[in-house]
Amino acid sequence: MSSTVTVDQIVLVVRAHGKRVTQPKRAVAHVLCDSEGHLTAEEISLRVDSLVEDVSPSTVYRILEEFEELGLCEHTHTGHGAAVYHLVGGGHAHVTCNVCGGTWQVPTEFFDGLAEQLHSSQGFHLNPHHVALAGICRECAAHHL
Amino acid sequence: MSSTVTVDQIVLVVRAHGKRVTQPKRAVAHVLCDSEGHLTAEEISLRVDSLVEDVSPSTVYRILEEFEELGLCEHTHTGHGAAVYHLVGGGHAHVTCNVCGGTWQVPTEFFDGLAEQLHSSQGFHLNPHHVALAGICRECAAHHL
DNA sequence: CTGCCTGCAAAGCGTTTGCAGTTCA
DNA sequence: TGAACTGCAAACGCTTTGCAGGCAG
Repeated sequence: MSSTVTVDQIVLVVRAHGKRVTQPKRAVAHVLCDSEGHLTAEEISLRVDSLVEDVSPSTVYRILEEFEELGLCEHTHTGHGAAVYHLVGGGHAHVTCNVCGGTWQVPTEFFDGLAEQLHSSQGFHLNPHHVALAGICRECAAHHL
Repeated sequence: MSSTVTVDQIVLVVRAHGKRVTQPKRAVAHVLCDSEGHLTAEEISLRVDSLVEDVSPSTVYRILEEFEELGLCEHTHTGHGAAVYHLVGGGHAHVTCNVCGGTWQVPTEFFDGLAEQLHSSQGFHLNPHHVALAGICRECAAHHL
């Protein structure tokens, strides 16, 4: 449970927007609320399958897309691999290791200086959540010595 | 001509590593040297086709991969779309607009503060060139008002 | 009962790979 | 000459889409 958002709150938002609340949607909401964030669609799909039978990956993608439109979750591209999904409001962005493929959270504040420079120099509005910056993590850097 | 690297220099490096210099490789080198950076593999392939007949996209990918191994060029992931390729040594990273899909260069120095924070807080070595940060560009932000 | 939502399968995009033939050194 | 390189086509991983049926409201 990495977020303060609950399944019930997600259900309310979905209904408030005139969308229907189904078993697959409940399951996806549950997985997102119970996770530590940054799960791929495939991982979400696997966990959903353990809650509800026969939920197809395409349905998971459609539900994640709906949740994004409702401002409930967002996805982050991590370079080579699949995108990761997480509930909004965590106050963190992501970095990915090019060697081991792991993903970590970093406080959004780390991006403040960069965002300010981008905005003042070229009028660019940074969204630090939408892509994960790449690099090499502590462990992989140590192994590479 | 956005870089100071020349086709001849690339040819020398390729030969120095015992690799062969072929027509397709010359053409890719030419396109990279003549471009302003951040071209997708498809765009490179199209421009190569205007220089040499019947060069397949897979060959372009293989040549770009070889150039990367030789430290001549690198690719940057831009979120949803295709990766962009450019010669190394430009001293700049990239940002992408989520609305129009455009890509811009930003000085690597903009990332210095963030890189320092990532390193001191979690030992992460940032490579600012490998992914393009996302956001909304000046024009699209204005249109969205 | 109506139309939003779903499962399935197929297609899509960007990229990689296997293989037989070609070409550079 | 022979290893490196190439074109073609097929496969790949991730994601989206078309369609016929199913279920929420």
